[in-house]
Amino acid sequence: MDLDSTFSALADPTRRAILARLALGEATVMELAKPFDMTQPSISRHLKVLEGAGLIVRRAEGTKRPCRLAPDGIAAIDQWLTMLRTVLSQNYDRLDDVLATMEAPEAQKDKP
Amino acid sequence: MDLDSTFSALADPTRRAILARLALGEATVMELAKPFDMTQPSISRHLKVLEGAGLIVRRAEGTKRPCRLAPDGIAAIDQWLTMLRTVLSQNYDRLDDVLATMEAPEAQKDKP
DNA sequence: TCTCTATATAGCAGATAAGTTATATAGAGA
DNA sequence: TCTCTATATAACTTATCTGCTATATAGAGA
Repeated sequence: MDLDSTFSALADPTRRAILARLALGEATVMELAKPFDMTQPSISRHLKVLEGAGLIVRRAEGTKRPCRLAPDGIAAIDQWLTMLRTVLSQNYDRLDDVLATMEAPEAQKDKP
Repeated sequence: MDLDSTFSALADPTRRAILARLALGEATVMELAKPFDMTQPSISRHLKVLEGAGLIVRRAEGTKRPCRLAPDGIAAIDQWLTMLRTVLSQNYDRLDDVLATMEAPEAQKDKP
């Protein structure tokens, strides 16, 4: 539910790749570490970050710690984005007003 | 298009608040700075980050620099999330298999 | 031109992040 | 029990972030 840590966790390409990998199914730490050309402790910490952000969950299976995605984390971001998207689309309704206000001719990129 | 900077930009509560504020319509730097109990230079830098992430655009109007949201930035995140969500939902289809694999009794939270 | 307002930039301090190596823990199996 | 494998933790380095203050720039208006 903490958007700070959630977005922050997603800001790292390695962590996004880990999530993408986990989207294909459960994986252990070693399995996750393999494709990343990075030491195991580094991956372990990335996983800790992802877990802290509520994006993955871990279980214990003997000496292994398989990880999988936690759908709730995705839902949290989704919710915030939906909020922003909603207000944005409401804005589109008054886009004409906005454009009317934009009379300054310079520094305009997308004026048709 | 750079997910690193986009997610990173969203990881800060002040910046998310700025975006929420901008969702209501254009605002100048001073207008944005006002509610945040933060100095103007700090806000300026936050805006620079948001602009760099492609989340806002700015124009010049005299001495003012009104900002507004850049829908494309939102779209980029949306796209990535949709990808993840899609694979996730595909995963749900084989949820039974996954649950069958999860035989270790400890550290299970969500087993019904 | 002088001055005021709006914004940007520079430079600094403290906090946080990401990677590394070395080491600890803990379960499996001989 | 001894050892191997899987993972976690600690300590350290380097880089980046965030806030601040002080200062520069640039347009508006008298």
